[in-house]
Amino acid sequence: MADAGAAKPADEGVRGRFERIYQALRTRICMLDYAPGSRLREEDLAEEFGVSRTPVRRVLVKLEAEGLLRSVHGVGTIVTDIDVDELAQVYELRIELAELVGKLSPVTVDAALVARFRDMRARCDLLVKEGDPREFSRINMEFFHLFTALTTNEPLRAISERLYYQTARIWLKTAARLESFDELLKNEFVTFQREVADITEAVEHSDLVAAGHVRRAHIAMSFRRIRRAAEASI
Amino acid sequence: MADAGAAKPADEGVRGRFERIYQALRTRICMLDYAPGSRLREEDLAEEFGVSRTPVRRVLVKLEAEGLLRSVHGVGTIVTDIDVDELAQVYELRIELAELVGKLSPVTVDAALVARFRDMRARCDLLVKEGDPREFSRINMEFFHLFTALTTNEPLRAISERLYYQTARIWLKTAARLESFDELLKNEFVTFQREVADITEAVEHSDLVAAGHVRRAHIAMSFRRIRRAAEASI
DNA sequence: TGACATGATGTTGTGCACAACATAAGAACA
DNA sequence: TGTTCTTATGTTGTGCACAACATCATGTCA
Repeated sequence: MADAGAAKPADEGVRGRFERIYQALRTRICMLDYAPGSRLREEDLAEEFGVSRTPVRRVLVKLEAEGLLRSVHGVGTIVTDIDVDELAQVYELRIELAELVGKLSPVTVDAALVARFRDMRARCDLLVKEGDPREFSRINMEFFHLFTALTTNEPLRAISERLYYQTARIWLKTAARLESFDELLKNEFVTFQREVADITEAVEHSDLVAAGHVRRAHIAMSFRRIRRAAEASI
Repeated sequence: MADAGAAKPADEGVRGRFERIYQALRTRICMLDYAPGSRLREEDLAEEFGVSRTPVRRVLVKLEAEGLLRSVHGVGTIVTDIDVDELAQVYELRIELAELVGKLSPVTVDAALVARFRDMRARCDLLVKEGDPREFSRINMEFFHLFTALTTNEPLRAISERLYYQTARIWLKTAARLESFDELLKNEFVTFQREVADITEAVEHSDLVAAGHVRRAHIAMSFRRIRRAAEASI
């Protein structure tokens, strides 16, 4: 799932190919493999994924609609830059939607789901001991998907996903500027660890409303920390 | 704005052309000019709008992403059918978002905004006296845009708009099956009139939270009526 | 008569060549 | 030397021809 490469299974439908290219590019943008402001050449991407420009453009159009790219005629396809202030509204909304995940059409918790959360918690513990920012982003992304699985409301999940990927880059970008502050990073990891632990416990008790509240609080706190860090580095 | 035709201004940017075709098709779908299940031919659309298939396809891709169309290789581009049960989750979410419109980044109410709401209320009064379902849908759509203008949270507005257009057709479709029930239609008009009046009053008092609550309640009630009407016609 | 294979027809998906456009470098001129 | 026009280069947007695919009609055989 985390494969951002261009591995090309011999048989895949038109739909499958689209998803493969789309997710690969989205991951690269959100992991800052493509730096904000950098230019993407359609032809390069077409060559890499073994197709022509046409299907690549479909993917780029979608990524542009989601605010991750910006195509300008005669110039190029530019990775959008991200700004803490512009993302304030997105965070504001994400905070509210997190709470809704626990309220609207919650899933019935079964043993398998609990197991997935416990596994995630274990990986967080490992992350605190020895983890880098990139690994953190990857796990954070995975945990997001796990959390949204708590609701069966498909539109809510789709929208939450879209908003998440709009904000996913900002943490990594902020962290990159503070890379020397090891203590600060450790603090981020521990905070995330606590979030995962709390939500796991809530899921164990089938209290999805509580899970939503915890998530809500942590998104809000995370944004405050990012905003403070951004201000401090100026 | 309500022009669903293919009027072609001599000068318009690439962006402008895209928006023109997109809004035209979206309006036609939501006004049931294109019946659910009917097939659209890319070449016909291309000819009508005076372009080739390529830019038309961009529009179709977006409409497909929003759930209004479904392109199937070798078959055609089909207008999605709508089902009350499938839309339950969308309504569930719309109800919550309506309340958020009054809470997140509310605009500062000025005289011009109040005037727009009063004008809308006047048109609703007219609608009750002599209006058909189609006219109702059009005004309802316009009022939606006016309501979402109460927040400056752009992501919230974009998402609300998307969800609105996913559900916009269901009222007209339900009404079409009950067209003989004039009294029922009148009731729908009067209910909507009351909603617009209440929200207008709330805006006059700059109480956007209240406006959100009224809107929330009316969306919920509207869905209940639609669901009941759908069940009754079986 | 029924079932199945086979071809005809129509549609969306793809690849490619070219147009439209923006940018930067360089030349011509004051 | 500074400025402005021109040109060269590179990119995305468009149009068109063809491939891939699904469906329906037709014919063939048991």
